[in-house]
Order: sequence, then C-alpha cells, then structure tokens
Amino acid sequence: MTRSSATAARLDSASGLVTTRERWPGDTLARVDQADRGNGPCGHCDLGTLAFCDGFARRTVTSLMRVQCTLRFEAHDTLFREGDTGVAVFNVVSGAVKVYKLMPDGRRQITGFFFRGDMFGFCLDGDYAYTAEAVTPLSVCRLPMQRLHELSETAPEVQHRILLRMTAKLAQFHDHVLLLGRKTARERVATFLLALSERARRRGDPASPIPLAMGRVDIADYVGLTVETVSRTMTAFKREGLIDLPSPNHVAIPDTQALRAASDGSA
Amino acid sequence: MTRSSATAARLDSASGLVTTRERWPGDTLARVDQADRGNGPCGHCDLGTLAFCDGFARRTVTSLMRVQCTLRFEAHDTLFREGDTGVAVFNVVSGAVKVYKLMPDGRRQITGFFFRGDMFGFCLDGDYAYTAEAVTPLSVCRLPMQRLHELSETAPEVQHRILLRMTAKLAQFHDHVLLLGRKTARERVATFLLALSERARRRGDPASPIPLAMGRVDIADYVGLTVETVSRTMTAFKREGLIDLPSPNHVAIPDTQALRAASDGSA
DNA sequence: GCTATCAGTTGATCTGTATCAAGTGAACCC
DNA sequence: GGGTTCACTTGATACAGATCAACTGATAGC
Repeated sequence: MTRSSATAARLDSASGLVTTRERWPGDTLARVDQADRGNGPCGHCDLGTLAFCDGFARRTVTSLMRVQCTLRFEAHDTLFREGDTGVAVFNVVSGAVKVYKLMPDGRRQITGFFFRGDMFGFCLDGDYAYTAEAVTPLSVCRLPMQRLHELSETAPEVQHRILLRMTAKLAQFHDHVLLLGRKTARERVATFLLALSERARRRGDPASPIPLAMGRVDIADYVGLTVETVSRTMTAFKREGLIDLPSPNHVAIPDTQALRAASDGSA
Repeated sequence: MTRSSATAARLDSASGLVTTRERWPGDTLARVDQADRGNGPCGHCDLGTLAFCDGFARRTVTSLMRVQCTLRFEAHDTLFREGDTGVAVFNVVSGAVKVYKLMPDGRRQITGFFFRGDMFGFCLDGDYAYTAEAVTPLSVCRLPMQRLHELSETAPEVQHRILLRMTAKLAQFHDHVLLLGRKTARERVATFLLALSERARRRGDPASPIPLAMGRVDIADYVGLTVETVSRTMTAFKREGLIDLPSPNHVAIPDTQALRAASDGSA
C-alpha cells in the first residue's frame, strides 16, 4: 500500500512583498504578493476569461477584489489540511495542486488535481474534507467563503458561477468513481492521460505533447494503483505505440482514438 | 465483470390520478399524483423539515409549488438516462433511487443511492451524466432546473440550499473515491454498512437493524466489487460477530466501534 | 570527480479478488 | 404440489495487480 511522505512545513520569509491582512490556515507558508498584475478582471491575476470573476458586473468585481488575496506556495507546501475549518475557496492562477485524503495507516487517495483556472476548497460551514498540497510552485487567488456568501445575496451571478463549477466537479467525480470502481489498470492510465490531453485542448494548449506536472506516485494515488503498475502500463503503451515519452514528464499521444479505445476496453 | 440487466420499460396506465402537465424524460413511466398531501411546506409531500422548500419564505414556497410535480415509479423504472437533457432535479419523498454509469461492454458503476429527503439530478445546461433508476417503489418531487434558476435570482436562499446539498454530495464523493481507490473488500463493505447506519441515525431512525433497500448486486456495483465478494464478506462479518443478518435485507450492528475499526483497517 | 539521493523502471513472486460453477431456499404460478 | 425463478451463498480455481527487490540515470552536494 502506498504511504504518503510527510510534508515538511517550511517557513519562507525571504519575500520582500509579504503583507498579511488576516490569519488563515497555511498562512505561515504563503507569500502574499500584492504586486501581481495581469489581464484578469480585477487586475490581480492574468487568468483572463478563466478568472472566477470574469464577466461579473463592475461593482461585483470590485467587491471581490477587496476580499481577494493572491498567495504563492512552493511545491510540497500544504495549503490546508483535512479537518481544518473551511474558510476560503481557491482559484489556481498558475501551477498545480493535488487534494487527497489519508487513512490511519498512511494509505493515500488523491481525489483531484487542479490547474490554472480551476477552483477548489468548497466548504460551507464545515471543515475541509481533504488536504490540499502544491504539486509545483503555485500561485492561487484566495476568496473567503463568508464574503462570497454575503456577496451572492445581492449578486446571484456569483452563486450561479459557483454552482456551475460544482456541477462540473460532480460530473467529473462520477467519471472518476467509474474509473476506480470498474476500470482495469490499462483503462485507468489511458483515461487519465486522455483527460489531461482533452483538458489541454479545451484550454487552447497543444493536446499532444502534454506535460505531466505530477510524479508517478501521485498518478498512482489518483487512479488507485501502485507506482509500479503505472510505470509498467505506461511502458507498455509506449511499446505498443499508444503514447510516446520524450521525457518521463512529457507524454505525446500520436493517436487519440486508439488511446480512447484503450480507455474503456473497446480495444 | 458485472453486467447490468436490461431495464424493462413498463407502461402503467392503471392509476386514476394521472395528469400530465408537460413532457419530460421518463414521463411515460411516471404517475403524477395530484392528490398527495402531507406536512411538507408546500403540502405536496410529507417530508417536513427534510423538504427542499422547508423554511423558505411563503412566496418562494408558492413559486416552487407551482412548478413542482410529484411522480411515482415502480422498482426498476428508469427516471432518466445518461445523455438525456438535464431539465429537472428530484427530491426523494419515499423509496430509494440508484444512479449509475455504464461502460460499452456492460460494466456498471453505481455512483450513488438516494433516499427520503435526498436530492439528485443536478445538471446545469447539459446532459445528465448518469442514469437514475428506482430501487424500490418510489415517490419523488420534481423541480424544473430552469424555474429553480429563475427563482434564485430573487430568492438567493434557494441557490444557497442547492449549494449546501451539492457541497455535502462533493464531500461524500471524496469519501467514496477513497473507498474505491484504496480500501480492501472488508473495508468497503464495512464502510458501506456504517454509512447506511449513520444516515439512519441522523434521520432519527434506529441505527441498528437497518433495512437494505438494494440487493447484493447493487451493493457490489456501488463499492466496486463482485456480488460473490460482497456476499462472502458479509458472511464473514456475521461469523465474526461484527454484524447480524436477521434476514438478507436487514443488518444489525451490535458494535459500531468494531465495525468502524474494520472500515479503515485499524482492525 | 565521487557519493548520495531520488524518481522512474524492470523483474520475480505473492495474494486478494474475480471468475466459473454449483447449491440453497423463498416466493410465485399454474 | 411441483416446477420455475430469482436472490443469495458457497466452493474451486485463475489472474490482475500488489509486493518485494534490485537496477538505472539524472541531479545535487562537497
């Protein structure tokens, strides 16, 4: 069984731009960078149309700006832990996050990866049900749940957008439950790679030589296998010409249809 | 691999109270019973505080009443199928529902069971991501998504309540993904039984001799095992005194702590 | 340059659960 | 009352993927 490596909490006070407006889980790890500017509606990120606040009325954006907070983390930093009081949602500006649950004996299940434009940390008056950890150097936009809730009284579009994100996440979970409950190792790995590829395509990035932000262990803990099986399966795919591995962290998909067939047993 | 039995579509025109206000997926199967009365805020069900509309302002309840629809189904009836256009959410008034996804070769994964007071079918301008089927004779309250959305413009509490339900569902999915990805057969079955028991307790029903609305095949397709393994595991639990089976469809839990220990490998 | 570390890969073996097959008992029907 | 059906159980065997172990190559530190 897979055991999680302990996450070392590291203090980073080297940044010249740190200002702390309030206390929140993980704040000792975060660097608040007020100098961030970009093409996001509120000017605090460069997410453009991927930004949570994109398309909102001017005054809604202004309200969000006031409570928003841009945080930076290094790979392996923990944003919050399972059981922490859930006070904020996060939008990934750059980098990748994994969220996972641990069992008493150390077995770990990663329940989601989040990339640029993704939102995570939904939690209404309760504790976070999982731990969130940076996979790569990370920049996130943090929105306090309480403020978001207050705001949505007057701006229903805010709540509606959250609803949209959650609906999409629910649909994703249905797929992932199918993967974990009924798919073979080959199907799992194929499905995972395809999902990454399709996500890239939807975002306008090249769909084929896709970068793998996460290591083999993380992939294994996500698709419910061991590292060894993930590794063997990817080697097998390479041997069969289903994928190419220019480097361990880059996967090329020469024939999407073939990989898709491998992802649901129709091949 | 588990194969789903074909669901026989049955027409039931024997009811004297059928009135069809509009067309919707599965309407040929449903009986609309306008005569239902109860203690629910809108008078159309007896869910009491479990009702979706419980606690809403008078005029909100009135709006919901007008678009609400109470439907009845028999066991094995299909409410909607994966790929159908998602036009409504459902609240279970009585009985049980399972939702599942199928693979091309017939493998099936049940992604959720829904009981009295539960809400399912969330789907914002898209298709249902799964099929919903009655496990027992069923009564549901149907709410058109579009109307719900319109209503939430003026009544934010509606959207907020949906958000609450979805957040709870998301948390449940995290648990289920952990179960499917990392738990052993014993742990899966123990977790499943405990969840049913705790649900009953939360609802004020007796937590111990819990009725199993679903058959062994459905349990297997939910926890990602085969019928045989579920059956063997339950027999083993009985032999070890972890549970008792007064009938195949009733489970007594003499020692919750012991079963809990079995549910995460701490025993 | 030498060593340590760490991610990934590959090989040999073991095992938990699936698969295949048959048996039991309750409910239903003619 | 005898047969059919269907859900569940039990037994024997097979196998996919886990486990244990070793190897490779890249990166970092001194």
